[in-house]
Amino acid sequence: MTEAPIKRESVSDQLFAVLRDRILSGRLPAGSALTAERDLAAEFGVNRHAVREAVKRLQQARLVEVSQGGRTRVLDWRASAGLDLAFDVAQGNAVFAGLQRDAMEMRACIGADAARLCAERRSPETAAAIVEAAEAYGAIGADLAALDTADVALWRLVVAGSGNLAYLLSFNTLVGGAVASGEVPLVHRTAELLDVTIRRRLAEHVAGRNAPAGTLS
Amino acid sequence: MTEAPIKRESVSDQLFAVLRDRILSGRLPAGSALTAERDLAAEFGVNRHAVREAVKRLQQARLVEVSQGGRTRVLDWRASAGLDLAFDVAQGNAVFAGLQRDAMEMRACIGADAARLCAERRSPETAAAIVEAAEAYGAIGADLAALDTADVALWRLVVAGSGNLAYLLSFNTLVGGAVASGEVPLVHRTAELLDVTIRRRLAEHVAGRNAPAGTLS
DNA sequence: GAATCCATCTGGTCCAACCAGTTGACCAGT
DNA sequence: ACTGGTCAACTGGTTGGACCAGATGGATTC
Repeated sequence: MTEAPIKRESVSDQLFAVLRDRILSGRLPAGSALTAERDLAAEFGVNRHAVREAVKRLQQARLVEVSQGGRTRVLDWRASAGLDLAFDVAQGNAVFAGLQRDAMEMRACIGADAARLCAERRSPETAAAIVEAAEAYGAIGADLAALDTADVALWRLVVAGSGNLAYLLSFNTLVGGAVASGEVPLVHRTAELLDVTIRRRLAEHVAGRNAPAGTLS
Repeated sequence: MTEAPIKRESVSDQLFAVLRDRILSGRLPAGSALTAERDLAAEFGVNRHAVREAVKRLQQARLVEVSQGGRTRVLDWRASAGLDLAFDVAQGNAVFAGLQRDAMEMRACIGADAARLCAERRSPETAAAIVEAAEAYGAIGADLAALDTADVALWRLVVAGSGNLAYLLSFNTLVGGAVASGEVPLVHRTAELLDVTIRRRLAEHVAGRNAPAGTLS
């Protein structure tokens, strides 16, 4: 198995995670003011620059609003945060309990539309690559991890072939990070992953420019 | 009109934008090493801390990979970056020329599925709020900007009511930032925005738990 | 030629100070 | 009593320099 690489989480990364979870859990409600940078630095016993890097990331995640001179205020993440927020949230986060299911639901929705668009817009090379990927999928066997990897690779071709950049970027988030790697995600998808036929049909659809059947994974 | 607030872009924000565009434009190809922080600081005449904040954001956007001791390497953003990347890209960015169209396409796709799910899972309160929002929409008139705002508000209720957090977070990105505010976006949607009936039908669908007609904006 | 060592490069963290806006209490004038 | 301006004390933004920690690659050694 792949050796889990030693992860030395930097101070600012840890701080970011702590503050993010405080906001997501509601302990820091929307509209409230974040503790001042200097005070946070003192509270956690770290340098102010580390705090600033963490806050900068909170700002990019649109969890807080920063204004020079004024206080940093907490935003309503349900109304402002983006999909990337789900990329590396901790598994134990209560708010994100159903996130795994949501992500699969979204993959199915986007996948179906991407397949439709890909059938319209794909190049001959893309079609060939998708057919090849579908064939490679059928040759794997019963290795769930390998099937999952191949599934992502196949769908990546389809999503990229759709020509829709928004789909592609969303797909990256949905198949990467913590969203895609739950505790025991693959065993729940055994039946679906072992279905080679559905991938073959997908490839035929795209290659033949057919309208999607609507039952694409 | 809303007075455009004076924006003082911080050094690290500017630097982030510059480096991001260098990567997106391909001038910094995937796999290449980013200039060292100290050198970047010298090159732009800023302090290294500002550089670090910018790099930290690049890292969060999954545009680069940072490793202590080693060099910071540029990632293939097409394979790693998330949807949030599209939130505030500059309008002139060539790679993102069709992004506006892509975003609308994705809004339609997610909106349709969210409407389906919302009809299944919505609470009575949500249904009432959606009906009310649809009625309010019809009372606006021909003010395109107001219609757009009301459209977003209506759809937000539907997407939130779907119970799918991934949809909600994606929706936030798609309707916020630069993706949603192109140069002349609204005039291209005049006919669609003036169509009140389609919103009424949407509200009826959700309220009546009907299956979606498939023609929902 | 292969393994080892170490100067030197990289990012990570810290301290201390100052600049630049915002806030709010205080005070003068009406 | 109300309005307006002033200013001290916050807040975030930026800078400089120093040092720690991990990775790298060439020189050294076997």
